Amino acid sequence: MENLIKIFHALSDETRLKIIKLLSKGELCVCEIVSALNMIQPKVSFHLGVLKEAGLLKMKRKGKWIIYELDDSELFNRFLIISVVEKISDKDVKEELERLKNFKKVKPLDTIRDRRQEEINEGKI
Amino acid sequence: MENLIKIFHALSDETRLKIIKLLSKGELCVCEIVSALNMIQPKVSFHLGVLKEAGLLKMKRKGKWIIYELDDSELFNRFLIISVVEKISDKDVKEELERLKNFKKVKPLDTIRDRRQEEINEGKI
DNA sequence: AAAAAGTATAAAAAATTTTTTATATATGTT
DNA sequence: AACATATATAAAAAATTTTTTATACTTTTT
Repeated sequence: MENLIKIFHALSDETRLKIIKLLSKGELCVCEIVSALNMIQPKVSFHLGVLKEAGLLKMKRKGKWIIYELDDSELFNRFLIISVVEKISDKDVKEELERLKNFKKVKPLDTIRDRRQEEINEGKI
Repeated sequence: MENLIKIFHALSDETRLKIIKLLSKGELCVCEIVSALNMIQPKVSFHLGVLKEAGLLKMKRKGKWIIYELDDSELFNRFLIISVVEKISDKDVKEELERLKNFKKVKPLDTIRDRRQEEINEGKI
């Protein structure tokens, strides 16, 4: 019951729903989410933490980045994630997607990232 | 999106989940819910209001009582209600069910209620 | 080895939600 | 008509959550 409340609570916030919608298009590092949402980093980290605690996200380290992605391994959470993604239109995150697109262009992680280290670190944390 | 948040928020509270679980066994008037939860009436009314606003409950007047029941006419809400009811065990509302049972025995609405008026008022409010 | 970049976390401040207390309203009872 | 019962609602108080600000920790870059 406590867990159920935690999940619903995690989903009862606009910022967090937007994060889920953004992550439905693929994994993102914190700085990309920060940029997309146009919010300060500790605020985004806070919301990522809430979603993580609810079991809706998982994270991994890649070099100096920490990458978040949706965790739909639990059937119920999976259903909720699918519902959220379906119910939130791209229009609702139009600006976020634009900022994200631009950020990825201006600052593509791939070009900066040391690919060898990446493989080594993959799966850690 | 706002609506979605409202629904999840309504579900992110122990008292409200208990109310849903109780109502899954059948409609109840406010005083019965108050008794089952062992809470003061304005508090219960507040939570009923939150659930109502989210579209998870409907109400009708019967004489001097106001009866609440689950509203599963919306498919998504229906799924959520079913999930909640399934995920919350009877154990989680053991005491509530006992108090409710006793209240219904001590104070059965049926014996007090004017059945003719009841029919007339049905559906109003 | 310093400096920089990315992220988490703690503490304080701000905002929101919940709870309580008091009161109003509607219906039924005497 | 006065009183009692059932419920809603407004206002104040209390509690919780979110946001901000400051700082610490990792990893990478120079």
